[in-house]
Amino acid sequence: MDRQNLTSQRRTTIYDLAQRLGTSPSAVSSVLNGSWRKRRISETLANRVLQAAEETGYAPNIQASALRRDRSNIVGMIVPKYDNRFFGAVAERFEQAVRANGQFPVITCTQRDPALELEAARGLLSYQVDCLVACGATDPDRIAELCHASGVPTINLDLPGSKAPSVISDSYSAARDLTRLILDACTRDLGLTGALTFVGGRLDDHNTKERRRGFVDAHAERGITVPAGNIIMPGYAAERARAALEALPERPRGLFVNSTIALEGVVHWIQSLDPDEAAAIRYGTFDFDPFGALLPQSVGMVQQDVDSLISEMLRQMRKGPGAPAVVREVPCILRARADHISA
Amino acid sequence: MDRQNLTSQRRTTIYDLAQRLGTSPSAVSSVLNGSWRKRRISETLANRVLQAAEETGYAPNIQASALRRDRSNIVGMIVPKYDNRFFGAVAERFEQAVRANGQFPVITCTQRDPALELEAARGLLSYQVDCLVACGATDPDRIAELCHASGVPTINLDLPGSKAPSVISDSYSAARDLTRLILDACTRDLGLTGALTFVGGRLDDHNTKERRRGFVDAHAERGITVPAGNIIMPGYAAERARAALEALPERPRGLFVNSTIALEGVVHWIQSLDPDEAAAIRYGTFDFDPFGALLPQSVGMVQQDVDSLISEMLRQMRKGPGAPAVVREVPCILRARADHISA
DNA sequence: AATGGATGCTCAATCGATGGAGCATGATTG
DNA sequence: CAATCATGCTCCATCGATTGAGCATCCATT
Repeated sequence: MDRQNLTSQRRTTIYDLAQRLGTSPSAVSSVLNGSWRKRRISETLANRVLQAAEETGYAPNIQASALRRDRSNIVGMIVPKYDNRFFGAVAERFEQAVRANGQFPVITCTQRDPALELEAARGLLSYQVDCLVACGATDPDRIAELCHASGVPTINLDLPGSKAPSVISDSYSAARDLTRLILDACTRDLGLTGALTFVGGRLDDHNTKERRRGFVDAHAERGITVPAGNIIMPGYAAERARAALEALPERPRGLFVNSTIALEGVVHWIQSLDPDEAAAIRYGTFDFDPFGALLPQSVGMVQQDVDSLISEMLRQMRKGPGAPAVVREVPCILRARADHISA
Repeated sequence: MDRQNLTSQRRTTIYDLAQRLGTSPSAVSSVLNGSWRKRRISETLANRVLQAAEETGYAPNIQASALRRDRSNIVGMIVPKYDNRFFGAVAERFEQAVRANGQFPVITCTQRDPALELEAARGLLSYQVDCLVACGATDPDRIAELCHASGVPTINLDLPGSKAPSVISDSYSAARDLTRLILDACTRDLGLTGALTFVGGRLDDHNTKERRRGFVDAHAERGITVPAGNIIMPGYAAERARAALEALPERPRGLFVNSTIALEGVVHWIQSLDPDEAAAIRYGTFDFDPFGALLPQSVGMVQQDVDSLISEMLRQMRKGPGAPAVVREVPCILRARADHISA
């Protein structure tokens, strides 16, 4: 008898509830979306509707609601990768914050692929997101244009753009502080006073530029000039970093590692050295990983302040679609290693 | 003049395109959704539509489409956390696979909170997901019930349930192999022959149960009985693991670490020991992290085969809503450390 | 010239929720 | 007692994309 009902399980709609209760769909709708007082529905009917909704396991059809109201209640975000703690933390905090705001978070990961980035942004726009956050995007301005064309506000996170508000970390100061820390460790532990080697990233990336600037300035403070060959930027891939280190004419001993993904390459390289050589290396990393921080030659890591980044981002989000393309910088946290290693 | 146009920017719809091209919305719609050949639209018109769509930055309104077709093309997944490589990799591969399938992936993270888990599942159901994947859910059967009530197929990943197909790792075999590896290292490097200590997880968790079983059996093979006190399960939190280790009557020297989050606690504890004590410890971890694998006392890690898990999951997904609640086990990859450490 | 078929489109109903407009009914006021 | 107002609803158009059911043309047959 109920066979069809068992297999195809039509979802309950406001029309089903209205029929069941002998009332109108509008009444049911207004009860379920909370506008019933304004629409002068009696408390008695409201309670009957709520009970029936409970009994039938009613779940609203968000598509229909969004179509009608022209807002989906979704806040979208694109992130490049889930292969490091930073983006993982960003994703978690973002979800928490958006949910606390009564909205629905949708995150999509773009594999650091510019084409996928655009496709994902377009995808999210198709879901009529109320706002789109571009985190670590390679081409934030292109995304901002897409959003603009759909009248959707957008915000850049972690990497700045010129067509939407940006919330980023203060890479310069943190890189300068980290460089000082590594230089100190090299002098103290290894008796070295020369320039460090900067590994990882790309120069077309704003953060890498800023970090290099901090790196160079921290050297300059001490009267050290950084030779061009000491800055190697093979992009964001562990094995490229390793290969670049192996290709160096002279084995570097003090390293500024720009990202945990570069760090993976660095530690693989260090593993390939013999233990004495490995012990005579010191490095610091711009990025944080709880295990990376404990590797023997690590002198410290820079951790981005994800909580502050996200709350500043929300503040910008609330300013709405017409917000000016300001860039807000949030300080990082320098995690110097507590247990000093004797050389 | 265009002031309003600049601020409110109505999104382009098929009606706008139809008007612009002097054709009908149906024609535009069928071109944009690919059904135009079947509907005998000329290639000429198709090209004109596509070009106009390109020019205006048209993005389809998925809400409207989903409302009409009663399928959203969204595949939802809930994951507990983004604080380790496993869930990060699961999220990435899932997105890739779903996208390759022509669908849209939506992942939501539930902070290992059972209440949030249900709320997130309900949220995804409201978006009319075509399928819901419950990854590492604490109560997969409750989620399966919700999905069933809406007629939505569901699959359990990483942790099994009894009301939907499950795709999980073969924890037992991997735990047994890892235990053998740690026992060997303890004998070789430290001359120990006693029982290891199992740290992390909860016994109400299927995977932890299986891992404990493999752990105990690997000991039994060698005639070792594991004392009850050697199995400590303080849950999934780094500092609980650390506290539990500190509270032990005797300092353990061979450890089976059940998850990277427990590993964080373990390495913090090891850091607090003096170097000689620390050097006389060996551990293996059930979970993989590229940096965790390189810490000095680590003898190996078990990496779950995410690619296989995801492809098996897709295979189950394609079986549709009526699929039986089978449990499929995928073998893990044991990553034994290549560079042996001398004691 | 009439018939049949292919071609290339358009019309209009539909999905579920929403909300402005309006319609009874009963209570209150001048 | 008519006029006014508040209360508690219902009606129906609407959001944008989809799709079954047509409706003109045009060409090829017989």
